[in-house]
Amino acid sequence: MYSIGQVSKMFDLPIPTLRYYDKEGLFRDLEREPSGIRKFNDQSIEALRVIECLKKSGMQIKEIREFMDWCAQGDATLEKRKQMFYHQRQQIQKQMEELQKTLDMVEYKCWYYDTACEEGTEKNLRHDFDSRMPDPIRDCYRNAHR
Amino acid sequence: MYSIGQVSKMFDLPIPTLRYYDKEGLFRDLEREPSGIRKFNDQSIEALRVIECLKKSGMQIKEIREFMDWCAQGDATLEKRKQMFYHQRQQIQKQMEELQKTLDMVEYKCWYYDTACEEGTEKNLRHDFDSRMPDPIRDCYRNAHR
DNA sequence: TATTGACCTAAAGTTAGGTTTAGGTTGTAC
DNA sequence: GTACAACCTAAACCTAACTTTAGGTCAATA
Repeated sequence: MYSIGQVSKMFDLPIPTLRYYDKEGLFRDLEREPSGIRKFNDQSIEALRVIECLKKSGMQIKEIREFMDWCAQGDATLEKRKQMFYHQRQQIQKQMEELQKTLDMVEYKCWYYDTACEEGTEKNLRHDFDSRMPDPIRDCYRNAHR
Repeated sequence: MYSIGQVSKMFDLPIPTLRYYDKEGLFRDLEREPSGIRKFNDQSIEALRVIECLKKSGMQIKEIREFMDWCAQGDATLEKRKQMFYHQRQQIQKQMEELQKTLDMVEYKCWYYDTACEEGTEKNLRHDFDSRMPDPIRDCYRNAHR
């Protein structure tokens, strides 16, 4: 059993954020002491791990609540939950591809400014193409523009 | 020269968004017709490409404006701009590592629900460890928890 | 000449995900 | 018995990045 302060330190999340998650219905099983103080158990901790994971994968709070509702409904929703994680996996893979394209573009800009700094001016450089551009950078640049 | 409507279609961005970017000072060189209508040239188009790239890499509008200011100041700011792209490259690499950890966690959950769906119940599974868990998945799970 | 479509502005509204504030309770330490 | 830390609530506030609204200009077309 953990207090909200302990959980806050464990996950490096502000206490009001944990209370906000609770208010949004993200902890289905959270118990309280008679005085009203929250008691986080191992299930709540696992829930929080999943919450952080789903948030990082781009899900909204209300979607995460829906998932938590499914969990509370037991084995009948197993297939739904599986499909959700398959879908999230695909979403993350898409994000990684997008991020790779962005990185390609940034690599190109690093090359551009490397060259410009060496020359002391960008007057002799173009933003779209330069014959001195190394092949991999050129490919990246094309790639980043779809 | 392109009208705001043409640029909107080229980049698949709503017209009000382009006007908003303009108001925020992201197009330093944007010309206008005497009647006040915006004329986007090739420089504005390249600026928009950079804006999209920097946004995707996690930069805020006001930071992008600052970069655009540097561009307008000419060769004196080349080194600054180079450093900025180096920094953005590092940021993106960090994001990709984070995303990989998230993907690892999601892979683990996919395995978890695959197994649970096969058995028809999650009663015999734990959220933290299962002896049937394949090694790579177990490594991923550990990894995703730092 | 009237209508249409593409543009313009300023200002108000929206959304998600928190964060802050103000005021109150509880349980232990001196 | 009082001071303190750690908890509680409801409600107001905040921020970024748009989006919507309301009202207006302008040039070409029917």
